[in-house]
Amino acid sequence: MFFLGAMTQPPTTAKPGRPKSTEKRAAILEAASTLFLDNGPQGTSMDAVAKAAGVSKQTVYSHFENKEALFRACIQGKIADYGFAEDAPAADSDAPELLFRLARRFMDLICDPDVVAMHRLAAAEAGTHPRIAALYFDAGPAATKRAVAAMLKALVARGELRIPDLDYAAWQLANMAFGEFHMQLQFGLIEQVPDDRLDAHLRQVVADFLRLYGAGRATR
Amino acid sequence: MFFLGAMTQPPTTAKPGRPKSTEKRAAILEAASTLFLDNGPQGTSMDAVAKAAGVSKQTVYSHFENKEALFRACIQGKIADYGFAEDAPAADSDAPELLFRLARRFMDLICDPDVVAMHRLAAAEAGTHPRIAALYFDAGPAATKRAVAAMLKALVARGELRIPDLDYAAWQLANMAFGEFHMQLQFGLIEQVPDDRLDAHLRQVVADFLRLYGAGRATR
DNA sequence: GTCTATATACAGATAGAC
DNA sequence: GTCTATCTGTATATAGAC
Repeated sequence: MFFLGAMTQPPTTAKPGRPKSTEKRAAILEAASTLFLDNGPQGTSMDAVAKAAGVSKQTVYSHFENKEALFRACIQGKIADYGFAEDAPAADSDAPELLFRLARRFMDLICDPDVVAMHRLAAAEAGTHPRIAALYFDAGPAATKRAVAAMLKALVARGELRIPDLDYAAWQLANMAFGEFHMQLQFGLIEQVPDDRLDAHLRQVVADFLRLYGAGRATR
Repeated sequence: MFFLGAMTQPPTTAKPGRPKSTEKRAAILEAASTLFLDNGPQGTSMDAVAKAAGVSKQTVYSHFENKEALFRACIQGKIADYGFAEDAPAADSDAPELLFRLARRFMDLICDPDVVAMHRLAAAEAGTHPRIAALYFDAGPAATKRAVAAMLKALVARGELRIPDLDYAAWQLANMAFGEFHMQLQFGLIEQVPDDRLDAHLRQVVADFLRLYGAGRATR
């Protein structure tokens, strides 16, 4: 899978004499993450977080200095979960199959409800939380682009593709893969994309991409 | 230009003996629209609207039943401004030039700060205001797709393109035109796209699109 | 560390004078 | 129709008991 391990634990900042309840901290983070993703920071009250986590409000404030700190901890934890791993091309697969699997893998990520919510949230809060938007962009779309570019580079090295501009081609492949689905998901017009429709779409996208960059074609 | 005429006036629902102050209503709508777009409905207080419009809060409530009604009026007014007009292909221009101008026109719209804000807002509110998200999608992205598809259809009729699936190709052109810029705008990583970079990008996009669909190429 | 109870601020919405 | 002053709920954050 491509969801890297979670990190609900704080990075060992725990002071000597303050073990606190790790379970409650985790419960707060999980409850708050869901609420923040669904309703945004302004649509989420600390009362609601406490109630959803099954603890008192004061306990929430005992673990997190204020709402802002809790929000940042939640979002950064979520973002860390969304890493898109780069993947070396399997030696026994050719470019069409490798590109299809790459595209499918990243569309599965993009279509995940949590990621859809995170995408919306990062954009909506770009004005008030620029660092969070930048963090998400780097861990999400930009990481995806890097993984795509790495795969393309390997396929160029194997002589299966000819690509004058790797970054341009990587964005191009990703954007083509979006099709009409990405926006429809963003605006809540569909809940998910049927597997067979997605596969058919991505097959066509890969075919088009290979027409542009497949080795043996006319140079650009 | 492609911004259709505004419609800050209510659709003649004015009852006989209640002229009210049209200027104040317009001022409220304008101030509220800016605030809503920048800070979202939850980040915008009626006090702030009243202050920004230079009227009292009660005057705001005199013109709009409540915050929800004001929000909807603002957003629907804004959306009505964003229409993307379909455009018949000029007889004296060929496909490359027509497609470039179309792409440029729609990227200018997409990159407009107001439209960026509207896009973010519609996605963020998809859960709580599904009708607004759908309205924006239809007037924005979907209308753009329709305009692109219409242009493509005309160019097919003129024998300059061969396109098996108009809808797929229209989304493809639009998504390719986005490049890396659309997301960077959405997440506030750039304020605007330099004219020359955008032009160079779109020239390449059109060239790629024509390699896929230009008449005289191999059929798919 | 965790709870109940509370201080303080500000939100949406309304009352009543002009 | 528009204003100032006000009601009422709920938000963040804290105090103090156990």
